[in-house]
Amino acid sequence: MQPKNLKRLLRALGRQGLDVTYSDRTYSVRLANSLDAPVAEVLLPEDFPVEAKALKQLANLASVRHPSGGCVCRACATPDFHPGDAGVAIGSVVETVGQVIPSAVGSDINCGMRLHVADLTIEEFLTKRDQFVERMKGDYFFGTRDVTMTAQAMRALFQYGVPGWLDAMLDRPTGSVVKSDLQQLTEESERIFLGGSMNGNWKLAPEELVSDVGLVRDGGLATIGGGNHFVEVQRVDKVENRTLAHAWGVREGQLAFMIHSGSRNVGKYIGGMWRDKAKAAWQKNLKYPDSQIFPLSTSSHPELVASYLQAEATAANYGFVNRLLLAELLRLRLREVYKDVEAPLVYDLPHNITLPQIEDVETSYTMSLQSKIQNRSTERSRSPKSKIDKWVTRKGACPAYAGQPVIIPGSMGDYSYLMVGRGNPAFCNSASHGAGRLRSRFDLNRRGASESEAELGLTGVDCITLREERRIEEAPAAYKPIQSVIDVQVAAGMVDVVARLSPVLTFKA
DNA sequence: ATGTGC
Repeated sequence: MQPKNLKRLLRALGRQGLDVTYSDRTYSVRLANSLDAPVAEVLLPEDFPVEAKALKQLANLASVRHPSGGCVCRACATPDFHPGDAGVAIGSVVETVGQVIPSAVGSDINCGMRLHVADLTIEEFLTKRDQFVERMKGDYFFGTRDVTMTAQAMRALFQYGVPGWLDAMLDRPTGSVVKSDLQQLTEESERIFLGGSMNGNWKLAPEELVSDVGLVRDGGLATIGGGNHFVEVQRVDKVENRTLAHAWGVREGQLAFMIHSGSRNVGKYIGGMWRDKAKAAWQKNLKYPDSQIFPLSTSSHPELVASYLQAEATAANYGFVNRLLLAELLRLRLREVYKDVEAPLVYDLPHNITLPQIEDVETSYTMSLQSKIQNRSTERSRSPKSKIDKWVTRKGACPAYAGQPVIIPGSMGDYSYLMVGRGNPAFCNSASHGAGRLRSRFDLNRRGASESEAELGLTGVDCITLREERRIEEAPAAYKPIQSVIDVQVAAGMVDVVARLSPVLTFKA
């Protein structure tokens, strides 16, 4: 099925020097009259046409070229692709050489997913559901959470992410974390992508990167955030790959907790600041690109690129700890209400982040990817000649390297999936970060209120929120059915299913 | 994405 406006769109892209062909659910974008490989591939689920605006945004992104050198070597879009409001579509992945593009990550730096399982049946859970929900509402909505910490811990959090923050906490535990098993948290950091740390060769202090937003006035730590962010209680509904599920500690019938959140105001601050800085760094005598997407060049402005990557890392580190604390609060309340229930981490991974490009994809899901990147960073700092200057930037797309766990949520009325990456380089070793929006929030707000619960897909959905409009905006009818998005990615060799999870109740801020 | 805004 092709979109109605495809011809018009192709003409518009043709005027920009781009050819688009459509075959087997994939749109291939090429430079006109060129025999080069496509600059962008877009994979779409069956029966869902591409949005012209999103395709235009991807073509723009794939064409970003810093005049001082720098290019895009590959771009693609995952099947939850939809237009973004900063000129970059959600579901875009871009591989660059000689340049990094701050707005290709955007403001929601290290937005990502986290999954825990717990040895508790749904029946046991439901017996004390109300008591549990009241405690979580306190923590997530009414500010009863206690995440106070020393200035030293806060600094370590920004600079070194989970491991550095844990060291500071082991030194002097504060707040809710006092009741946590810090040793368990340390061991679990191996199940976080990159070990929960984007530490590089720090040249700037956190104060210079996050200003007083994070260091002094931050009140966002351990909060869910708005939009599509959530914390959901689920049930492991069906295991498809017994070997991997067993290795990852996942069994049918277990209760599960899925978290979707990011770096809150810290990412917003840093993302916005660097979108502006990249624009300000554009050569004064040159016209702005029509796309308004501004890259930073590693050859002409290496110090600016380094500062940006450090700033992004600072927000990313905050995002890792934010998800950890959201989970830790849940784990604490679970122990209080249900006694001695363990809820181990399955995996935590970002879907909005810039990473050095990894050539081979033999990465297991544990620390090997982290050590590869760190080894590269060490090489880089030791020998300027072997400088890595190839980057992959994902905005609303998961890394899906071979053997690595991937978490793909559906709407609050649909299944979510624990997957394993297969490392498909044609799709930049990536996978979708969700089902993808089908109807805008505006549309849902305007018309949704007049639609029935059944029409909105809300029948049987247990959504815990203080805002009725959020329940409508995020209703299952706002999203594509997850199955089609999963199927097309399995068929394309990007991921395989490990387990299917069904929703029990969803917290939405 | 953002204690939002058509």
